[in-house]
Amino acid sequence: MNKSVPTDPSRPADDVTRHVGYQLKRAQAALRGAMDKALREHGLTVPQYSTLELLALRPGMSNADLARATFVTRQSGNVVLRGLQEAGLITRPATADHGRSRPAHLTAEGHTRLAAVQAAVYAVEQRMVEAIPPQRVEALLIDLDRIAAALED
Amino acid sequence: MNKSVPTDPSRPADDVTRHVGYQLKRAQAALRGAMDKALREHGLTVPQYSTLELLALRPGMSNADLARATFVTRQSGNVVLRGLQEAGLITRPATADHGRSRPAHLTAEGHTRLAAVQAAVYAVEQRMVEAIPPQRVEALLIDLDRIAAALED
DNA sequence: TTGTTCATGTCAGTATTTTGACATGGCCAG
DNA sequence: CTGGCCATGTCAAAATACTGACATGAACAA
Repeated sequence: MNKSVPTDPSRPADDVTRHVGYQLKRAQAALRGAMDKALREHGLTVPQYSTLELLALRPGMSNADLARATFVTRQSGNVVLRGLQEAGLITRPATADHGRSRPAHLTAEGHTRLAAVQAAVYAVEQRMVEAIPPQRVEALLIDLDRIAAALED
Repeated sequence: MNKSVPTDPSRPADDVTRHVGYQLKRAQAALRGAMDKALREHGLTVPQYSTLELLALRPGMSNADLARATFVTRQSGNVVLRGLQEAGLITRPATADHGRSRPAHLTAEGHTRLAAVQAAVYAVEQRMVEAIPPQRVEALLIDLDRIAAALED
């Protein structure tokens, strides 16, 4: 037996919790909460962690680069970068050698702090991935990518 | 021919953009941006719209109820509710008849304002849904639900 | 060279959201 | 009846993020 009211994809369901947008928001909120909790014990915020991770993978990214990659404005990114700099986790040249962009790099302490939190963060990612059938993970990544592409201007 | 480096699900990929968490954040950021843009022309913010939608579906929700449903703190929810009340889109009894919770209801103008924006918002949801193969939409909803459930405490 | 255009970094101000704390009302075991 | 416990609403303060604006340097066309 099936549901008495078949889903009609051409129109949004009257139950908000069945909208893709709602579930997307819910999943992201849960992820944010779990990461906040995992990072709090290490004294880092989510944007700070994201920035460290990005810089470890691609050293020399500028503030504008990082802001785009972490989905915040340049201004917000700048605040995060200042915080990390004051904490001694990253360095930026005082003057730009080309244009105005100043490439950021992890310090030694930045690397060790990142390594210290990665286990906790990866455990969260792991919990997420294990919650869905393995053969669907790839499709999920593709679908999320398509969604983002369809909504970006 | 396939990729030279097969994915190893037991460990996070070194490319951050292939993490489920990253794509989730990206898709949600894109959704938020698209909704902001669609709602701006109508003078509403995303939390305000979400609150109106919820109240239309389940009249009488309290501030705490709405805060949970929109994934913000009670305090933030209260600010949104005050704004909507000042704008004349919702009403709340001055005194609670049972406990401390004061049930909120849409005003006539609240209903009309909501109806006016729904087309724009549903169009965004539509763009999202059309971006992925129809037979995968249901699976996507299930996966997102599982992710949220796995990360919530 | 000169002017235009664009991306970047940054300042100031505002808005939004969160954390922390507290008082109040209902519920229930004792 | 009473005390503990929990959910709710709300205040205050801090953190966080955004909008708007401006100056600077690079790239490019005329």
